[in-house]
Amino acid sequence: MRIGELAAATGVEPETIRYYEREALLAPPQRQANGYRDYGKQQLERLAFIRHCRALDIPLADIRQLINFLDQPDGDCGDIDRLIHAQLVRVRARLQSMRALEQQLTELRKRCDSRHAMTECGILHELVAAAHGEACICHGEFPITPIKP
Amino acid sequence: MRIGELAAATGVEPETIRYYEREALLAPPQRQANGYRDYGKQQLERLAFIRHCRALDIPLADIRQLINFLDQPDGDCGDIDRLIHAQLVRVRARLQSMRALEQQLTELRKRCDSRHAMTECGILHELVAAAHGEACICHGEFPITPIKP
DNA sequence: CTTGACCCTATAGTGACTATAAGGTTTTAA
DNA sequence: TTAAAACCTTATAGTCACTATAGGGTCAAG
Repeated sequence: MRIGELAAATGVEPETIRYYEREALLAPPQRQANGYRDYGKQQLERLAFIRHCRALDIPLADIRQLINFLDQPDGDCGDIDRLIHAQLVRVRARLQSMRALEQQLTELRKRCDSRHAMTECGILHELVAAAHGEACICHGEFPITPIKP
Repeated sequence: MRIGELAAATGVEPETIRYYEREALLAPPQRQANGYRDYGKQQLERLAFIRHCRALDIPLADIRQLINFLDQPDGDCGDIDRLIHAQLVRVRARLQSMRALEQQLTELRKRCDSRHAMTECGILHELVAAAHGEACICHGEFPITPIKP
């Protein structure tokens, strides 16, 4: 299987496949006589595994870990659980802040329900008010807060 | 006001302030005799405005736009509304996929409620099953799907 | 007079790709 | 048969919004 076929089979761009190889998530494949990469079914499954993990937003470094776990089948399963749990914690934190964000933007948008001149735009007004240190619909009494990672 | 004071006043790191200047979100400030940046109240408010927008996860390019709008007060307010709306659409899309993600990870974690050997770990099992193209708790019948941006 | 806290610029690193340049090979169509 | 297109190769740079580092200059306190 050439890289393009693998790409078509998995929905992963050839560039990305080569990137995974550079990042040591995929082993360097065999080469055809002309130097083209030659993949087998095993490689396809590994790539599918990676993509499945990525669909769960698991970072590449963690996927590398999971692959290591796969290769040593007598290890402790607790490591895997911890890894997935950590991911869940990350996702929940992000979810929290996204929910707040949606609220804030929805509120903000209500401030400008029809066309005004810029100077009378409720949205811009709110944004500027916040910049003056006033309480705002978005962030209450303390408008300027450090952004969480 | 020196850059450190501005940083303390806004909770933005000096590095980040200099970065905003390079990115033309903040005008180059006056300089003291020794070459140190010298900020006034206006600059502080502009920085607060930027941070407030960033707290709403608005990209720097869009903030540049908003600043342009601020500087021409006779423009059309509809542009602002469109910009905020676009941001809301982005946030909602991301929120959707984060919700799904939480579900999937929660389900996945249920597969391994106690300590097993690696080979019997339900989590790893599910992940590998998906890689084989089987239906999975995470993604149903079509486990490998392109990731949305 | 030296230590430490600031400030300056320029450059590189982060994560997970994505795009480009500059070339080689293979397949397809005229 | 030949020429174009569609593929492959490597290496390098760009994306976003910072963050960190290197290598220096300035300034007040002890």
